Amino acid sequence: MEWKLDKDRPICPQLMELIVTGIAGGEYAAGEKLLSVREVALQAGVNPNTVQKAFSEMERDGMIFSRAGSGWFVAEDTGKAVERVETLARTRTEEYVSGMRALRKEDADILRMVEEVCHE
Amino acid sequence: MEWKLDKDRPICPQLMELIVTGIAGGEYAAGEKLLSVREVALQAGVNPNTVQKAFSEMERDGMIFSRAGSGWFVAEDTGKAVERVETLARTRTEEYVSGMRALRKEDADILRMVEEVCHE
DNA sequence: ATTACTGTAATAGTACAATAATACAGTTAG
DNA sequence: CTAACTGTATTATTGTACTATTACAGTAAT
Repeated sequence: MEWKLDKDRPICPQLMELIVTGIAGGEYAAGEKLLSVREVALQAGVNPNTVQKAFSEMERDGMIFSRAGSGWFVAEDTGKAVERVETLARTRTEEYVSGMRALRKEDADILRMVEEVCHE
Repeated sequence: MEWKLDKDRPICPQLMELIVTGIAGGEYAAGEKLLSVREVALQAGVNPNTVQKAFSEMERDGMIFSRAGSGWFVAEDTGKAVERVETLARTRTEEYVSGMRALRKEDADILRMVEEVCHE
């Protein structure tokens, strides 16, 4: 895992996104053990509390679970993670389009710009 | 002006974007007087200090200017505003695409999703 | 059992954006 | 001139995200 974080945005949701994408993408298998809170904090260069918070929120959503003293593990059902990634993609696209429209961009211009950026 | 603000994001840049888009879109003509700091704060439901900060930052970029005691006015050259809107659109598109790629989306999927959201 | 890991919790401190409340000075219309 | 508007500046307070540090208890390997 790369832990490529943007320092200018909240770290907690970024961590969550990296992990959920890893699960949905199959890099983390169901039931697999994750890195420890302290290890992630070390590798990502952030505070353990922030990692703990990210893990706890993902646990609340049923995507991972913890065994106290033992570690964090990927949930048996990875469906939640796949679903979450899809929702994220959809939400982000909607926000992007509405943001571009606020800039007075026509749909055709939006599509053209996305295409252009993709092909670079 | 609508002052449609998202309370979950920093207000200052949102105000700047609304104004710069208004200038670039021609709703505010070159040299035209803008609403006062206090009036914008009232209409938008935010603190005057935040409006003052937004105006000052736009002044630093040469898009508007102030005459102390008189008010704020659109700069004679609106090119800066047009340019800024283009940069915003471009940057936002790049961030969107790279964000979607982080979710393991192929270019074709990205384009398909944008198209779908546009046609709704 | 000891050791070294794990999760978990609590507290304090930092940084930032925004708010709140004033105050002061320049401009302009009456 | 005066009154009512302007921009501008200052100080204090709130809320939030993150950091820093420490502590405690569960787990597992030796």
